[in-house]
Amino acid sequence: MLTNSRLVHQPHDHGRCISAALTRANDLCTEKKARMTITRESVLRLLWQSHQPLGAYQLQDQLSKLLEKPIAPPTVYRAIEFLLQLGLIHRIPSLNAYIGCPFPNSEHSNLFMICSQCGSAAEVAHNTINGLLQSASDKANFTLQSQTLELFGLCPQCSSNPDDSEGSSHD
Amino acid sequence: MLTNSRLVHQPHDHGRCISAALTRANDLCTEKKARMTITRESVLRLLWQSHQPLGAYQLQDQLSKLLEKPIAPPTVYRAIEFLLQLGLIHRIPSLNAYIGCPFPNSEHSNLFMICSQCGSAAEVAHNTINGLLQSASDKANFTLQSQTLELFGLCPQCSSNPDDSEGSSHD
DNA sequence: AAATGATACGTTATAATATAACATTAATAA
DNA sequence: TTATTAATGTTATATTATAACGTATCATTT
Ligand SMILES: [Zn+2]
Ligand SMILES: [Zn+2]
Ligand SMILES: [Zn+2]
Ligand SMILES: [Zn+2]
Repeated sequence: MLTNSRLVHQPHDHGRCISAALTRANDLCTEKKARMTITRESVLRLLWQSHQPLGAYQLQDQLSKLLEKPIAPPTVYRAIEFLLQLGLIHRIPSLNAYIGCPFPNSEHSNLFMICSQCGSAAEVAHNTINGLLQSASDKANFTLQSQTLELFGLCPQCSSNPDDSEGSSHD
Repeated sequence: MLTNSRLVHQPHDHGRCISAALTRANDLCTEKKARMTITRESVLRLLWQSHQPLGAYQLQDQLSKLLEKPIAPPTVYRAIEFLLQLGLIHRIPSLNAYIGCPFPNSEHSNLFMICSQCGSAAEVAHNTINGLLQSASDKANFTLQSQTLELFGLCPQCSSNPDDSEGSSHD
């Protein structure tokens, strides 16, 4: 009923996060007959390097270093758009930033727990909340199509070390 | 348990919305010893002219017409910032737009039902959801501080007339 | 293999949203 | 009044995102 949140905000074998994400992505591309190009895979990889959402221009910087050539914004936004369409990443509106989805193809709450101190974000799926929002919509005669739920606060790590400096990511 | 949604998306005496909002705003300013200037009141009034969220540059246009003088972005953003601080308006992140709050000072869910067809947005308060999000946060050891919940879909009016053109606001 | 069509990427320019920095004016307090 | 604070004016610029058009790459058909 509540998935993924604990995992993200604790020390964990992050290499597995990355490789699992890339495997899922390749499978999905095969299934959908979409092409996983170098650009797209690199962007996905960068978004999985940590559990911190990255902005498009942060991605641009890191991508041009990684590919060792200049990359213009449209290239980044195209890769982002592609990954969004496939459900491999999400956009977090209040941050203007993007993050890898840990469970593409699954039932989604689009619920994010975002740490205001270290910047990490955990996506969480929560059936009860989906049901509640659906019934609230029904009551209001609102035809629910999609949702984005953002929670701001302190992640478990930062809750116990509230004096940590801003940048100190424990990822 | 579910407030305000029905009201917004149905034809209603909108003059009352505006005047009630301005009264509340003035009361709040008196209480908090804050100044409700012409600029600030005008922005609030513009945001209450409809239940459509407005962007900062839409506000700039309308404000300069209203005040009959050129208005630069910082002026608009300052008024927005002021009204946000007092809780008189909200920012809807996925729209980069602002909307008047129908119940400042009250318990908030920061839950918006946004019509993808006509663009109207209804703010809703929903205790059960707040409780659920709080307990989900607790379970994840996440110290919840604030939240923004955005639901996208069709408002009651647009659900019954799904062929209406984009711009046709029934406000 | 060559021709074709579709997809992805390169490149330049620009739109849309938001803020920094500092000068000026208006309101309040002393 | 003078000093002090708060609000606005003004100019410049940062940040995020997209439009438009050309070129290269990939896949399919001939
Ligand atoms: Zn997801
Ligand atoms: Zn944290
Ligand atoms: Zn509100
Ligand atoms: Zn509508």
